[in-house]
Amino acid sequence: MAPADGATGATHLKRVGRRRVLETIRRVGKIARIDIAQETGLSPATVTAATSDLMNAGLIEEVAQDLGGTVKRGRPRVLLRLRAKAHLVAGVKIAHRRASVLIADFEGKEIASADTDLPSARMTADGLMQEIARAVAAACACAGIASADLSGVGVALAGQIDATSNFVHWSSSLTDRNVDFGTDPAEGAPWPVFFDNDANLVAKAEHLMGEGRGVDNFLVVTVEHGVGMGIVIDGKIYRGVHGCGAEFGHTKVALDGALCQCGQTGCLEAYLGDYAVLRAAGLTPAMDAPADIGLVQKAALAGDARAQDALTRASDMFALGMANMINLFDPELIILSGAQTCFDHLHSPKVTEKIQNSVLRIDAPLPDIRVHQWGDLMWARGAATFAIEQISLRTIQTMAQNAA
Amino acid sequence: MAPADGATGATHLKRVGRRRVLETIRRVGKIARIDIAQETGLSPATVTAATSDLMNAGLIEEVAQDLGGTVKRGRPRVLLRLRAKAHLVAGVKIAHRRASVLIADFEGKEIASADTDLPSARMTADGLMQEIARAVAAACACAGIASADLSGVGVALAGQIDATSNFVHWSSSLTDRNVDFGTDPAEGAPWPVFFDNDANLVAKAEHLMGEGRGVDNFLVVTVEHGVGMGIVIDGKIYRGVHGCGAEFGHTKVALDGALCQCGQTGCLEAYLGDYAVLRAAGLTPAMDAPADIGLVQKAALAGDARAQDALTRASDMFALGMANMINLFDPELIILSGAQTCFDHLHSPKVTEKIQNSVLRIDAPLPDIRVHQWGDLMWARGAATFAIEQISLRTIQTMAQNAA
DNA sequence: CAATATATTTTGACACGTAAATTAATAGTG
DNA sequence: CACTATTAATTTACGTGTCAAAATATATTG
Repeated sequence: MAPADGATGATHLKRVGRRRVLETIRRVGKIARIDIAQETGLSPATVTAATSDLMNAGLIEEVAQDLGGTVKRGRPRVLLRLRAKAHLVAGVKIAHRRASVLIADFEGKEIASADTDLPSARMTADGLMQEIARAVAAACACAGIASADLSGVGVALAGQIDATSNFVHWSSSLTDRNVDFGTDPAEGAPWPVFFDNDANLVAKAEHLMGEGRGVDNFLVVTVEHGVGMGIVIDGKIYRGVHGCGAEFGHTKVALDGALCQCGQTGCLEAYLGDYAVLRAAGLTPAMDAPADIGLVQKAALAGDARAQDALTRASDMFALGMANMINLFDPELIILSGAQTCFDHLHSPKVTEKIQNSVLRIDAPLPDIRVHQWGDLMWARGAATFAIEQISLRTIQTMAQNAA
Repeated sequence: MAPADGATGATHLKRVGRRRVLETIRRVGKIARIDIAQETGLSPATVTAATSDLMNAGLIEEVAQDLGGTVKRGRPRVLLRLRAKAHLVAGVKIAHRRASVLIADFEGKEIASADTDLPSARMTADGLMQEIARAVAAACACAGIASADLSGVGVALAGQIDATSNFVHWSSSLTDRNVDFGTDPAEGAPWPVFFDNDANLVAKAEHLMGEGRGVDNFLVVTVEHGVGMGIVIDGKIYRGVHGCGAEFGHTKVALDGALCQCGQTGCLEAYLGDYAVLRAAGLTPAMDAPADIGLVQKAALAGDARAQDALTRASDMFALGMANMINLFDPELIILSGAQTCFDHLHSPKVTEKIQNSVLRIDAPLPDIRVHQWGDLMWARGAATFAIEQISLRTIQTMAQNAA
């Protein structure tokens, strides 16, 4: 067994409690202390103490007004909510040649956003930090705030990352390997930067602010150029031992199957990803234009047999992959998250039926499968959510220390 | 968020601590208090309190003597170990037409074992309980103990089971569905009975007493007639929301592939299971003789091309499935557990190479993959281990209550 | 035997959560 | 409009757990 992580005993309990209370408030939106006690199982006394701490730290506030409708007698409940102005954060998604930035308040509300071109697809660690700073500065300018007003910046990278230690083993955006970005405000930047894998961050966003609110065991699947997954187990992102699990897109669904970007064959992604469907349909995307499934769908509707086959095969393989995940994880919910992804060919009664027929317990109801269209800022939003969470945790940590 | 499970606050902490201490002792075998403190991160004072409680409860004892070799000065450390005589338990595996029973002491050491034929493959809940009682009684007779001397009985069933509430949603051994076996000593039996899924119980046995000791994230794969899996995450069995996950054998590895026992096609099991390999090799098992992979291996060695193909395809598919698990779970360790299973064709440098070539991060080392040959009593042993764990937890629970 | 080293136990202090009592703030009621 | 009933939130007093430090136990070394 691992030695306890420094925090044994009661001090640790306090942090956990404060965190539970804050998460409950975030999840429900507006909630009275008495209901927090109900939800969390803590006593009203403890909730009073916790909320008092959180208010002193500025993370939450009392909402001036009533809940209108229900007029009951007795002392009226005082609703609490997040204090949106508590912090400003930025979320940055580093894509192939582009960084997109979202500035958000502590509630997660979008304040501003901006896209920046990157000089190259792969950079050194220092180079990446500079680009992040540049992109964030540009977004701050849009928002009319100073870069120094941000409390923290979350960054979503493709790659293998140990989020707890801010250590990037490997990323497709970095030329360096095994970079330790440390835990303090970065050099040349006034705020701390928190790195994590992009798919994990979408899962985090779904958990805290999306379709996964209040659900503690679910999967998040993204289908774009590649196919990604985030796993939430017991309310926590599951990362595996080295932080390189959840590679749904590279699970094999055939022996000697289609050729994948990764160089191997038979990966699910090689049937599902944008590039794969276009390839199978015999279409070539215009130079620099993003591969667009819409083209294939249009062709299929127009009667193009090859396009139809490509879509059918993609949906067959998708159903097979989904059934595999259900057979393995038995999740409560699967969220199909996309920025602009069209899930029409992947989420239909027909596909659901295929999934149902490939799940072992055929008579059991399938888990809830929901499509969540986030829009272009999905990935950046995940990063921003991560920053909010990290800031919250740090604040709670400091809070617990100060008490001593 | 789920409301706290009744146990908030400090009382709960105590139970967790006691449990950690007991698990450490079980894992290490003989250990001094000071080392327990080291391992668990608890303070020596707390360890003294905990071990004192555990000794009063009779679960552990001081071992009379030294550790011989190293003569150091200072007060000599006193080693602690489980008190084997603390409890006797039975583990029962219900198979198609046969129940096998293992009687073990609190350390898990085998006291006796016995097999019993079952009148039918599927029974009512009452019928099953009677058969369990009969089989256990027979084993007790062998061991020369009274049935009432047992503190508890664990039962391994194929099926979907909620182990925390002892609720069997469905089992291949039961005609009834949704049977609640309750938490108290069963009717007609002097001891409490603890049910769980058989694959989960093998995983539990590996975790507490097998190759998974001290490892908190690993997979256990069993290949016999069917193909099963147990998942350990953060030191706990992962069960999914309905308790029907980890169906590794029924993940699909091909569209429209081989026909599986479950009625579907392309299941991994339809390439790997005993019956599948014999089928592919064109051999028919003798009536009532267990399907024996050895036959196929012999034929292959003798130059039978069809047998060779069957084995090659099985190992190809196995490698593919293993790679999928690694890509998804990124585990620290995968244990191939078998009673008598011969893993020769599934665990060789050739297969390892195939796995390596199908894992996304090709340059990363594979997780440790170990074969564990338990012998015939593997399944029953899992059930006995479960009983030991449940008894321990109950004792600790009572301990914590009594303090108040 | 004194000095030193190491393991364990005891003691006293501190932190946390909670039940119960108290205070606060409202609606009904005659 | 006082007065009561009712519900929410806070304060108080207390029990429990862990831990640091001190005390104790038991060995070796010189």
